[in-house]
Amino acid sequence: MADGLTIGQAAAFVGVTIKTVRHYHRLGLVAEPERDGSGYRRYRSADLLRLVQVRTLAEAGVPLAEIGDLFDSDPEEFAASLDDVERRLTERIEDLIARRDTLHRLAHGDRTLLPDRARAVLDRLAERGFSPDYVAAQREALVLAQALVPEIFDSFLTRLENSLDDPELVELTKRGADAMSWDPDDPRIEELASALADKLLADRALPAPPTGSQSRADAAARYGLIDHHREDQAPAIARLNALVEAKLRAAGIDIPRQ
Amino acid sequence: MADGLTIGQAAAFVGVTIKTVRHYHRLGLVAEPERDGSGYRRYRSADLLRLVQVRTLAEAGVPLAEIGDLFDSDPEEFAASLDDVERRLTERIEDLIARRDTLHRLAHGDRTLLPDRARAVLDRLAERGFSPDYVAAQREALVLAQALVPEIFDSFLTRLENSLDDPELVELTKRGADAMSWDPDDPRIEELASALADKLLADRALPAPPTGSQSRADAAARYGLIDHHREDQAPAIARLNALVEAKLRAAGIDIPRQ
DNA sequence: GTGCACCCTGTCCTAAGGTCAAGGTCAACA
DNA sequence: TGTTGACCTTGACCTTAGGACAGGGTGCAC
Repeated sequence: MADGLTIGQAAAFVGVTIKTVRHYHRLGLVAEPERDGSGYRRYRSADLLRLVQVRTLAEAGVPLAEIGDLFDSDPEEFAASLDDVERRLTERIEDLIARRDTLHRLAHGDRTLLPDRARAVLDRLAERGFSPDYVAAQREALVLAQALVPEIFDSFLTRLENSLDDPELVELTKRGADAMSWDPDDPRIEELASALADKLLADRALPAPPTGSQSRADAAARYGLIDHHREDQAPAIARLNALVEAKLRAAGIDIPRQ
Repeated sequence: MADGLTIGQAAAFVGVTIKTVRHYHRLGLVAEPERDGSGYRRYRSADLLRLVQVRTLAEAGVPLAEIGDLFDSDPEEFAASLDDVERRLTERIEDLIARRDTLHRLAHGDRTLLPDRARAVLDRLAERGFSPDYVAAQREALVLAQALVPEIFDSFLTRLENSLDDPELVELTKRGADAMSWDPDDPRIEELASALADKLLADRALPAPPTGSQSRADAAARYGLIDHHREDQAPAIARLNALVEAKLRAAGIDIPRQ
């Protein structure tokens, strides 16, 4: 019997897998031991000691790529390196904790992560008799708005809230929601567009146009995306929106074209 | 200008990289949008919405492979899946915290993670005048013992402690340490082996032979490794050990052969 | 017509091993 | 003496969530 342990024995003694031992060899963390006549690796106590040391560092979360350098560094460098690793571990831990918290809100609150205020508005829309489909469309618009134009998300919400407090506007909006199923050539669309434009002009409750000259076009593009969301599914709504926009523009309101 | 955003605009609006968007396409998490005349992807609001939803889940730590299923699951399944992900995240967090604690001990205590009691024994060895090399060898033996035979680590330590309290044994051990530099044929080795064996037999302060018939051979192999650690670097020590073992065996002590 | 920014696809790379394949070796058992 | 099963060898491919790079096409402004 050649002396020294086989890789399986060595791995078992040290508490790692065979694959792990070979991995450490390939990375140069543990020198290859001598081979016996059949080419089997034979491990002696010095090899096991090294294996134990590498395993100890690896299990503590030190990246394998750094373990090699660690062995031939003096105690101050050694401690400094470990402090560095500890800092990185802490960052990862905090990142994971933040993710977990987000996940918790996602699982036990709203699947969309909308703030309470937005969810309240959507609930009120449903109570006021808007169709589930319309509420869903508004929810999607809010999700988009939150991600794409967070800076005006609040004013977006305020406009929705105010609309809900104005029975006349609620009526007009409901007819707009009905228009989803209309034919795009329906004459009622023209009529509804006029009524909506008049109402909006009377209230001056218009979306704040994006400010900031430099990113203006950019913000307009984002805003347009939200404004025209779902239009491709309801051509009548597209026509209604286009008509209302044209009328507002004719009245001197600055509405960016998509 | 074809309508819809380019991938760069879409990625910027949603807050991810272009590469990430393409990755989501390849995994089927976000359907490929239509292409324009040049083969460029053109994103519309529905695509952005989907992108926002995927990003929201991904940032919360949901594995990408599970996000696809999540979209077409009802609210209970949705919440259950997220709870599951949360549990896995918690496990990872706890694992990382444990690693960080280990790392902290490693950086600010002993590089070998030996318990205080072991470090105290090593300190006493150094104070008693044992050479740094001998102390290092003992440290290595302790590291090996802790990893390989944790069940008898305490008795191993106790034996070391008791040796330190016996001036006669300290003297003999010191001579043994000196033997590291002797020639393997040095006649003093035979003499020292006799003295050591006599002393050990008189004290009966012998290592507890491993018990448990089934794993006996296994434990003996582990123990032998520690016992013969560093022998290859000092043939004189190997001979000294072999002689002592032979004498003890001759006296009826059951010492497993390596 | 040239430069620059953007887009396309495809391939390789990450950390720490796991899994599978195809074949050689060892000890025990019939 | 042959065979079986456990163990060893190397090599190649797989995992996460994208990043880096190569080689080439497109759009727009000067």
